[in-house]
Amino acid sequence: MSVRVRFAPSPTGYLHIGGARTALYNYLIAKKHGGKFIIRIEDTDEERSKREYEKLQLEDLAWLGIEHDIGPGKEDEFGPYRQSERLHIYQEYTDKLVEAGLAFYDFCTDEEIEKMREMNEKEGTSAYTGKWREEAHFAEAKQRVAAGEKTSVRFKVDPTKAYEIDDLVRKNVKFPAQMVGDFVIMRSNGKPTYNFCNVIDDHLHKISHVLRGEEHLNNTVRQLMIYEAFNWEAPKFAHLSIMIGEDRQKLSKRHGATSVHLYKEESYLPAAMNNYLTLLGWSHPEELSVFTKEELFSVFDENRFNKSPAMYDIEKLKWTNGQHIKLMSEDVFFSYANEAIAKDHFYHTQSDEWKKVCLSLLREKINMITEIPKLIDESILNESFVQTDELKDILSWETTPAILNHVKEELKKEEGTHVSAESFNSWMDFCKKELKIKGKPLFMGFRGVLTGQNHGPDLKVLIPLTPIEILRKRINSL
RNA sequence: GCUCCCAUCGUCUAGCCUGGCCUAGGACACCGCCUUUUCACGGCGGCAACAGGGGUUCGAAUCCCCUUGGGAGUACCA
Repeated sequence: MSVRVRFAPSPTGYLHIGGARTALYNYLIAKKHGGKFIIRIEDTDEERSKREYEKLQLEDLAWLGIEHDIGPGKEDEFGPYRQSERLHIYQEYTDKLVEAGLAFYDFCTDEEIEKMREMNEKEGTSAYTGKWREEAHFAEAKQRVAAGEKTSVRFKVDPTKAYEIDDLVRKNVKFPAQMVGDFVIMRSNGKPTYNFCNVIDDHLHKISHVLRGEEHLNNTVRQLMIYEAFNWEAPKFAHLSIMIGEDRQKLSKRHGATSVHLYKEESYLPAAMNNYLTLLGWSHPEELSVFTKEELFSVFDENRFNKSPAMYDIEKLKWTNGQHIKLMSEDVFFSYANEAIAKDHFYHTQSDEWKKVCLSLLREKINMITEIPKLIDESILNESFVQTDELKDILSWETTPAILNHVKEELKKEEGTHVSAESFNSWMDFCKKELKIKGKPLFMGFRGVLTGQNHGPDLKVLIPLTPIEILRKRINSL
């Protein structure tokens, strides 16, 4: 059987990082087995679904490089792949179920249903107790439907049955049928519900493996009932561990940045995002923690999913991002940085030569490209010193005043916009040879006097990058 | 409440299926040392976990049961 997997987002918001991981795993499974990765849009909730979100989610997926083989606009013979375009199909299958006596029209009022719900909550049950399930009322129901009355359709659950799946992640899982009552498969507005159309589509779209979040595990029993009713073979399931926040609750908006587009805006590397997300619920057979998704094509393995929830840790994501920054070629990094640094930043007023030197200086210090402008502001553009304890300490050394004086004099003599690397070296040479200052007092003295800090990028590169005016201002403020 | 799922360092995890190689390995974070005439990078090292209790077994992180804890679902959302 050929492998066909799908990612089935609801276009009700931006792409969530949990969704991105699910999509990635599906994509990877398809790549591993030479199968097809399908996108199906589940837009049956007409109030919340927006076409705009579909577009945005697809864009985010494209940014991650998770391209689908089949989906809306890329149809094959089993399409269409947008549920709103398949409504007639769901109606057809609903009718079949009703005909066969496996589903029934339900005319219960909202009040009656509410009462049922309350009862069930009290009793710890989930049974439908309305009268419409009974054969005796079917003729009446049929008449009312024929007369054009709107109604919902419920699936008739046989509470004596039990179902089980052989989940790729969780192995054998058993569900008693009583855990659910007769559930709605078709709403009174003519739209199908998730548990129904999802099954119809997975079957008709020839889906071989369903990889989805663990929050769907309990839904599986309802879906199994539908497969059984139609005598269809269910696909292979894999219920992936959920992603949780620091409070160990399912990751959601209140945990902060959970939308993929936010990471795109912050110039995270898609490769890093994929890398990190892959490791949240899956482990590399060689325990590698840095890799590209292409390197996973052959090595990805559906037997290495982890069952327990994974906490989303942005610090590790950042570290992963830093690893991928170090992996980039110089040219790619250069254009990436030019793209990511705000257009109005000082950086863009400098020569290409300056930019290249600056970038190679700062690259190894960062995990995020957005740290570059920040570092430039802090170490190149800051004009006055903050009298920190560290700075006071350096200034209190007996060797420092001599360095300060020498630098001050040299700075007066300098012409041009920047100090050349040669000049800077000669300053240091002078202090070393004539003033006999070396090692830490030498370097830290220069660093303190010229940058006001006790740490930062390599001085010999940093100082020639700093506009001479700024160096003068700094030194004069001392 | 009911149903289902989960349980190894603070975090991501390896090991579990197919008990012994586990004195429990790796990674992030943190700390220390080395290197660098400064800072960082890097290298080396340290801290730190099998939730608890019962079994089974010569032997249990690994298999079974219970307890506890956590999570998900319980919609005419998906």
